[in-house]
Amino acid sequence: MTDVPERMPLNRDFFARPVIEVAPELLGRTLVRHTPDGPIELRLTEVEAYDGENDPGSHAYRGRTARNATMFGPPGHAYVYFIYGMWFSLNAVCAPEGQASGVLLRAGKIIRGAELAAARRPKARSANELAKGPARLATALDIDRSLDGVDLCRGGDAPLTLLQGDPPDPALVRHGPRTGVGGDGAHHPWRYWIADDPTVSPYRRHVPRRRATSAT
DNA sequence: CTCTCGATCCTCT
DNA sequence: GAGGATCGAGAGC
Repeated sequence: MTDVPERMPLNRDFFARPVIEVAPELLGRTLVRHTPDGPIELRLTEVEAYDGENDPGSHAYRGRTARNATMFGPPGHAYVYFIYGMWFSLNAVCAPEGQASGVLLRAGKIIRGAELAAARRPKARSANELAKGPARLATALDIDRSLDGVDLCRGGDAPLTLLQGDPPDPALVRHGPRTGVGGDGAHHPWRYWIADDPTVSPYRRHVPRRRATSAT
């Protein structure tokens, strides 16, 4: 039977709400990735909210561009971007169409297809590190820009789907400042994670890059 | 066209 | 805890 509630995809209405409401409720959900070699599944343990054009930390802060166009589209779709010249990160688009907000899926526990994930992450020292961090998660699940815009609500054999999964006890949900976000966006406590979970990535403060001419 | 710097990871200390 | 890797988006001229 595939009608078990936890195996049902999340509805589009779930995503069509303010991102700050959606983000903590994504914890414990199951992300399913269908690769040519087989399925990989992950239980989300850490996410971050990015509140569109009002949020200095968001890619949408300076308006719509070719790169971030998916964020302005309908909710419940994947926004995948390339960063630091090496890695990809996966977001779930939220809020009604036209509002460019999203939730960065930062980390999770691989619950199926661990061999496939480990093959893609040969440098991971333990199972907990397979998807401990946004770029690690994307690497482990074979996610790249070809998946930008895919529907996360379709289910079935779709390349990427978010199922209802197994949300944690609300008392175990923690929140704090976002990782690697500086400037005016730094103080928002929009990073959410499951308390004491070994697959949650370590917090790192934003480090401004040194300027060529500044000396002290 | 040129320049800056980023929603990070890995290695070594 | 610090620094290098690596390339594309976006802004400025």
